[in-house]
Amino acid sequence: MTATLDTQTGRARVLGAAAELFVAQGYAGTTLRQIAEAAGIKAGSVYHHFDSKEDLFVAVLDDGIVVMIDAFEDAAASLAGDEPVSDRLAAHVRAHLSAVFEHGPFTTAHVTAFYSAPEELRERLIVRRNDYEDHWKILVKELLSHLPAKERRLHQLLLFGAMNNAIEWFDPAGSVSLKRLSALITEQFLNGVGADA
Amino acid sequence: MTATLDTQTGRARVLGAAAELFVAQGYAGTTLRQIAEAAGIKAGSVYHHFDSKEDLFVAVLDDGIVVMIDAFEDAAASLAGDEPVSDRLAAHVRAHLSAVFEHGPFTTAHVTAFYSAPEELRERLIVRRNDYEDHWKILVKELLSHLPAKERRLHQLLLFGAMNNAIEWFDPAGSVSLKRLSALITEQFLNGVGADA
DNA sequence: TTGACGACCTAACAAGCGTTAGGTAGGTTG
DNA sequence: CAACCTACCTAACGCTTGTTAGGTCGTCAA
Repeated sequence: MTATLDTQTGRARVLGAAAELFVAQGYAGTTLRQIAEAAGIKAGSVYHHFDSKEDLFVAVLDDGIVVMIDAFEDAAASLAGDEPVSDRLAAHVRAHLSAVFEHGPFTTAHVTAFYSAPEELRERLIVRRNDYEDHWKILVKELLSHLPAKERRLHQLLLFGAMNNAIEWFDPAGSVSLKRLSALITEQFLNGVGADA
Repeated sequence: MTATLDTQTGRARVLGAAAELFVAQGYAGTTLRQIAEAAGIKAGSVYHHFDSKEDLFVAVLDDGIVVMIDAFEDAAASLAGDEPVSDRLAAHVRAHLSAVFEHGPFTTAHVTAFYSAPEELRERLIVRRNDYEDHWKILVKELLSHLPAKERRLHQLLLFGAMNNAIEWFDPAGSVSLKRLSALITEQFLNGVGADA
């Protein structure tokens, strides 16, 4: 991650440094001087690339959502469409988790830093965020066509909760692989833990 | 020294105001002057009750965890112990969600504001936090005794994710009741959405 | 060679931050 | 009565914040 930071220049390095710091410290907890230092420039120079701290934050999260949507569409493209529900869902769960854990920190920022920003700032981001959730909405509608829309929405939100909260404990380099976690979440979502058996 | 007796003093008002603001704006995003104003006093007067902003934050979250643990133990006490797994789990899920959504803002702060604090501050809170998670660990061990410990831990984390992420969308005054949400989460956790049929 | 431009720097600005010292008013206690 | 305590206040402290104005220096087109 530092390696990529070194090879980039100017605007991209500021953007990357900002993403990492926003993830680690939140919006209010991160200063422009920290971002500038991590990018190897001085605080005032940040304004050559971005008009304000807010704009920089929006740029980071906008970049993140693009990666998320790309990952979703790549997963969709890799499927024929006639696979079992579990396979199709698993592919997208894995795409989401891979984007968050393996293609950070821009995607990661969307999960951890979004709610650390002032509400006014969040409103500037909600449009593109809904764009991504709509992708999921359509998918879930296909996969869970036997459920009413209202119920589907609730289940989708629970799925997002389980996936996104993983950022607080999951270590992709740990003993549980991202592949395994994806399979577990998918299985749990569709069939539960099966304690009634 | 029982801290629960001085509920009428200014200290409690500061604590409550701080909890609400930490929930809405995070740790770094909330200023002592905002807290003081919400409590009806001046900024300097906060230091009559607390030694620092950090101590105030710790006090808020410590209060929250006490409510959570109490809710857990109340739920346990209301059970005979021979109920079906689904009933026992449902009771505790409901206790957790009720604590977060109906007995805020101290409990709510634990879900939303915890990760907005600097790491050094989080470390001061982790002990009591683990205390609460241990309660769940023991419960899940009883309920999911057919699973290996490692797997149980993963499922427990997913359950926590689904429950805690609800703070980002669930409205207890909305069309979905807290009771209904609890039942849904429990059912989904144990049996999934059942799309493979 | 000139001139424009992008990428950065220095140095400062007003505002706001957490925090502190010292003071005041009112109630309680000996 | 005086001494003390609690619960606040005022006024400031040193520091950091996001932000800006103006300057420097190498690159590159004409």
